[in-house]
Amino acid sequence: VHSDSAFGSSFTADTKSSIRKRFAPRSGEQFKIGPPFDTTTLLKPVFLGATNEALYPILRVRIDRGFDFVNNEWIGYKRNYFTLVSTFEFKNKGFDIFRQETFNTIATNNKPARINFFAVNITSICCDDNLEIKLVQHTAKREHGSQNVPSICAIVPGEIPSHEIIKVSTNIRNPNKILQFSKFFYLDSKEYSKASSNSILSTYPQGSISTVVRYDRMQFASPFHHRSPTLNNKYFRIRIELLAYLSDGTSTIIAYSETPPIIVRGRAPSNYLKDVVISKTTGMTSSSPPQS
DNA sequence: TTCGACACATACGT
DNA sequence: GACGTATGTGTCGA
Repeated sequence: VHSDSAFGSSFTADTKSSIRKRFAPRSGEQFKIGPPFDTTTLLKPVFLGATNEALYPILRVRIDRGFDFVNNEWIGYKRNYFTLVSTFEFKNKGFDIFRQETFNTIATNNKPARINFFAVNITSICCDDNLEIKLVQHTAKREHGSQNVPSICAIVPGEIPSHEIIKVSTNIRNPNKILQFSKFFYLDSKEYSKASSNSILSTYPQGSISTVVRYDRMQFASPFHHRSPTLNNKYFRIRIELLAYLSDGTSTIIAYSETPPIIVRGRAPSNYLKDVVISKTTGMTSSSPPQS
């Protein structure tokens, strides 16, 4: 098997040669499902307010752009975007409990604490030292726009839209289309009217409530080192956290789910050797200029 | 080496 | 089909 260690997230392996094939920046082929997330790790108990019944959150997460599975490893590129969507549910429970119930957890003082709302956060961890690696989120304007810390997003249980929905709903501007796709990401307003006035829904932040968090145009922040001192690849994990915001204004991490170790290639020219662009219009390929 | 900045190319949405 | 946009990556120079 030839080495295709130089294949990047926008590349597809060519097993017949050592030349990698690259899709154009705006090609739909840039969308592909990334590394799977492991089963949810519970950090804090969650109880129904009325009955104290224990609940078990399950985080649903999918990466839809930015990672390739090559030679048994998940590889992303620091210069390229990745896209991630996430939601959660409670095991064996429907949405009804959000319309009718309140939720508690155990605060740091060991006393029950009322949960006002749940939220999702994204972070990354270096496998060597378990330290956090910062992520940034760009706008579509990239360097001409703002660069933000990815936001913590209040959320209620929902269903992750299909990979295809994520692909076709990216970079939509037409207001009618935006409206059409909003049902995949936001709670229908009918759900509010059906809700009990003292359910957890009434303590969510004002405004539309997300059923799915979408992290678009994500990148690993610089600077960080891509290689360990031994020059081996460094490994990272992307982690999604489920947070509970409590009635006293504090928040606590209830649970998390994360990827297996992934490699994030840096900007070194050696990571971009020998590539061939596939043109959709001409079907021809063109080589990049020789590296010196 | 690494980075920010700018440049180019090309498929996408309208 | 024209036009503006979004994004992978080539390149320069600190």
